[in-house]
Amino acid sequence: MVEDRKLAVLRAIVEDYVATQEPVGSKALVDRHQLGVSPATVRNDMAALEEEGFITQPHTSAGRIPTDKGYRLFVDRLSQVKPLSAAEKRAIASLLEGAIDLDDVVQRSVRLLAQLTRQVAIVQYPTLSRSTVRHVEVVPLTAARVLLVLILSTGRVEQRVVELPATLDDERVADLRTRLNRTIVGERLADATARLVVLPDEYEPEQRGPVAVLVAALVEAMSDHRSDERVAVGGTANLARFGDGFDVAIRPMLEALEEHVVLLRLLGEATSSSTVTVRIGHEGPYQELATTSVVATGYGPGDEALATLGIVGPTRMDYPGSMAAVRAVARYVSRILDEG
Amino acid sequence: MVEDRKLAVLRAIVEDYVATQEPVGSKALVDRHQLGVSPATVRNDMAALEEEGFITQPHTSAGRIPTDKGYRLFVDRLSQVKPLSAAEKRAIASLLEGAIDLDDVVQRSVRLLAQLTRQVAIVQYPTLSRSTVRHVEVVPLTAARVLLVLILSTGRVEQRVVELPATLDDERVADLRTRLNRTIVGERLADATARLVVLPDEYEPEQRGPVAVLVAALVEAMSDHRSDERVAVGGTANLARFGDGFDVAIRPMLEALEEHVVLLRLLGEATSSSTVTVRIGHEGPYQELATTSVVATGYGPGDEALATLGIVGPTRMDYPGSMAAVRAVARYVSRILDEG
DNA sequence: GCTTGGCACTCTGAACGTGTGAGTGCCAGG
DNA sequence: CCTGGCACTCACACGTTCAGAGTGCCAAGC
Repeated sequence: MVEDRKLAVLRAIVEDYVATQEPVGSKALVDRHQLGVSPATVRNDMAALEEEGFITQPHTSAGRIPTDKGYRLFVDRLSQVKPLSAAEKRAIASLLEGAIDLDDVVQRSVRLLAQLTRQVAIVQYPTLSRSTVRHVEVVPLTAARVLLVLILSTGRVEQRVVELPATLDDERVADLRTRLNRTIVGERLADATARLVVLPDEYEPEQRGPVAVLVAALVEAMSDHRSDERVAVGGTANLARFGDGFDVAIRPMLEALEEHVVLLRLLGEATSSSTVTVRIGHEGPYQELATTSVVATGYGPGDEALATLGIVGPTRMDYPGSMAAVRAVARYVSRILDEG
Repeated sequence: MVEDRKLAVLRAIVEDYVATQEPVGSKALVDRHQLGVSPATVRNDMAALEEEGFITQPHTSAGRIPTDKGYRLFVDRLSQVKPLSAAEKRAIASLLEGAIDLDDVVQRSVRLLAQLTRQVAIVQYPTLSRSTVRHVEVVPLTAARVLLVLILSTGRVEQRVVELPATLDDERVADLRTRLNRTIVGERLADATARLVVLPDEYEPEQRGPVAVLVAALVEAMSDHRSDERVAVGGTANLARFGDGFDVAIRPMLEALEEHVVLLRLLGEATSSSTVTVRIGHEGPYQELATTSVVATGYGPGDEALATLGIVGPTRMDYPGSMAAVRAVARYVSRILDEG
């Protein structure tokens, strides 16, 4: 089939260009791949591919390089996810084994991902909004002052000291604690909030004051957006390998890496941990990053996407390898969150 | 005085080179500065300065650039700290005013510093080991389980859930809390540790078990080295402005910025917040960073250096400006820690 | 004893030509 | 539909040249 060969040519171009970083010509192509046809034939195919917008010439009489559209086709139809080597799998397992807490897991993942892909890695901390409540603790400090501790399914702990408008004896506090836990343990934060706001209504009017204050503090703790935005970044030194188009791409990249909000937008919506999302060049939300691509996926316990992790690199990157690494790390991390 | 003029020439060379990033020649020098002598004279002085190792020629028949030794002399004897503009002072004040907690103060400082100096900024979180204990809270969770909350003078909070070898009734807990606070509030962590370890001895033998466990947990919380090493980094996008010698310097720089231990070594020992330390090029501990300089100072409440902050940039940087910015930010931050 | 103008010298970096080679498009024949 | 051949096009590497900035040194002047 002619159409099949054209795709084979595109695949070969992408692979060679990614490997050599140089425009690839028809002759080099037949030399390095078993296409079974002559350079002239490949040239015809290339002309067609260029016509369709999958490849382009940096200047007349140079080889071809893939366009964003070409990479897109490559990623969608031409590449199969490269299985990781045994050594890589071992590296992942052993590095993540030793993690001691949530922060540590995230730190290690980001390093690992950067090392495996030789790109910049980004790992979002599990977001509050999607996680569930594991436990609420209410401890009296003084008669009109309690410490509120909120423990989430991700292991994150939020705490608040709350001043009450009236005193609460220990018995009341104990009752309240039981009630709170019964109401929201196991709920997602969004649902928990909904249940909490109607809780004061269950109390006698004269008792509502302290309860309402407590509930308000809890809701506030849960909706604390600052922890929502936390991300870890690693492997920035890999930016130095960008090579060509160095300064045009590196500056906006460094700027983006400091703006965590930007990074989160880059990573995109957390999807299930089984799907790896690839965003190529101009497909992303930022024009300055038109020469960079993002490979990301969601992760979380039980295949439920609590947060996102991924890598950012030049459009001319090794997509199969990156996708494999991202997927593998996401799976390992998810498993660890399952156990923890 | 001839000697004086030579120093003036060195100062002029440093200033011009920092401004233009290009080797400066004798003619340009007399044009741009009121030296009151002819280029030929300046040439003689330059020859002498080169002889003494303060300046050098990148290649024959080019202008001169300062050596590390030249910068050192400039910083030590020739520069006076540039006062910040009113606008800059206002920017500092207004930006740091709104900070809500310790983390926020650090985040804002790092941004501010990066913005003011247009270099990479580094702020170390106040270290535990030098801070003092503000309060200890012991709250019973169940009969044989308590939550330990340690609040430090820097605003940092450490917490542990401790399993006791025996039950403790509320009265005992209350007594223990009072005793603990009386023992270590206001103490530096090092001293607090010393006092804590002998505390169990004050109890009856049969009560020592739980106390010892609690004390051990507290000591462990205080000596937790992970928080010791925390640093915030900002303004990495300024690396893109390095210009010349880009790739030689940027790579080790990015690598260093990911290794917090390395950063801490770079910043060096925390000194009093009134002294600004400058480390130029090869004077630093890392050979790969021979073309970068560090301007740093300590900060903390009451002029006591709890931690360090500073900037890292190319040796060819604006030292007076950087020193002024670093000093100013350190002072403002110290003041805020005083109040908080 | 400094300072200075003059002068010859050096060397980089920009500008310019030139040529080579990789790569292309097209065409005619298989 | 494939293929070999052929003319054509450029980027890039290379050598050459040239101007300009800068230097060092010397002899004269203050």
